[in-house]
Amino acid sequence: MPAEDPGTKADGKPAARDLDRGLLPSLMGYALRRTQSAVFADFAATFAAAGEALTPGEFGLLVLVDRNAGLSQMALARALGIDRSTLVPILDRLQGRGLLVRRRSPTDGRTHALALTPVGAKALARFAKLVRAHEARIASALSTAETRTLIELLEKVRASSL
Amino acid sequence: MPAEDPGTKADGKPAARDLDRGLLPSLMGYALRRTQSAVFADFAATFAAAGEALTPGEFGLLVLVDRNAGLSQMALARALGIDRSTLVPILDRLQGRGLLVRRRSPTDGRTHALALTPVGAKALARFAKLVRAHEARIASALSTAETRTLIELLEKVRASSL
DNA sequence: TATTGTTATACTCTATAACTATA
DNA sequence: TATAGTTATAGAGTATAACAATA
Repeated sequence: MPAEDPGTKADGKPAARDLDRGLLPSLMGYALRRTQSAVFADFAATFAAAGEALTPGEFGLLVLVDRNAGLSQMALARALGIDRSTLVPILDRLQGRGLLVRRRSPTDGRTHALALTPVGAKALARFAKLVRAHEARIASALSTAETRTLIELLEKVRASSL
Repeated sequence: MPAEDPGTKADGKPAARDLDRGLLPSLMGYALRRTQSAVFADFAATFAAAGEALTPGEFGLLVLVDRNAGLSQMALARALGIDRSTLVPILDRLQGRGLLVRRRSPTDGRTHALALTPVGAKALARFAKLVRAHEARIASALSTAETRTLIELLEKVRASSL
């Protein structure tokens, strides 16, 4: 994902003055989108620099499967807030990379019991280290208290928007 | 986009206990993504309820064009942080809806001067009202001071992630 | 040569609808 | 009947590469 324009460029030209953003800077939704985009970019850069490839969504999925081994695709889709059909190609890819497996549930023939492979578990440990480094970087401009406050306020907004 | 699972459901069943999310709740990136998703859903619902169709990105684009009439597609793409080729189909759609026009720049034959149509300007006024209602709703769980703090912290994070 | 806008192409995320196997 | 997973399909957002027009 793209970084935002850094404003005035350092070349010789008239340097295309910053655009007028009107009311946008006062909108929480706008701040949320722009910050999310920058954070996503840092996440991608962190993983690319380490020679790994993973999206934030894939990381969240792997953590969920790791901590809830045996869960069904429906349960996972619900936890992720996506449709069950959306989940299929995502699992295909992760399974294709050897990170997780779909096993037949012994108790309900309709469902798959999801689990990380040993390779997936090892990879997740590496990924978690990278995520911690990424988190430290994006929070580097905030104090510990500010970081905690930010997460709390975000959660408050999310919880009230159900 | 989809609302997250509301946790324990209100039906009669065993009610599939909440999943273990491991370290995810302590991650700023995770909170950001989930909150953004909920806020996006509220934005969409607000517009749908009013019989309008617009995404947050389209709203931001229209505001930028409104406040910077005559700007080029390159300048707009840079301001939005997207590739110029990505912008083309987005402008096609908005132009197809009669909200904006591409005019030939008189000074530089390579560029298009973008501007809202009268219809687009009127629509933007309606949209802005809806956005204000949406913003009030998503901030309803926060005090005025908290809302200001949230936006400030988000901006701090974004500005440091350039 | 360099820049702007466009097209062609390719992924990914997202959804709805319909199919299948199972319950 | 109802549920789980899959497939088919479609739309939006994102990108890179190549091309035409213009500078």
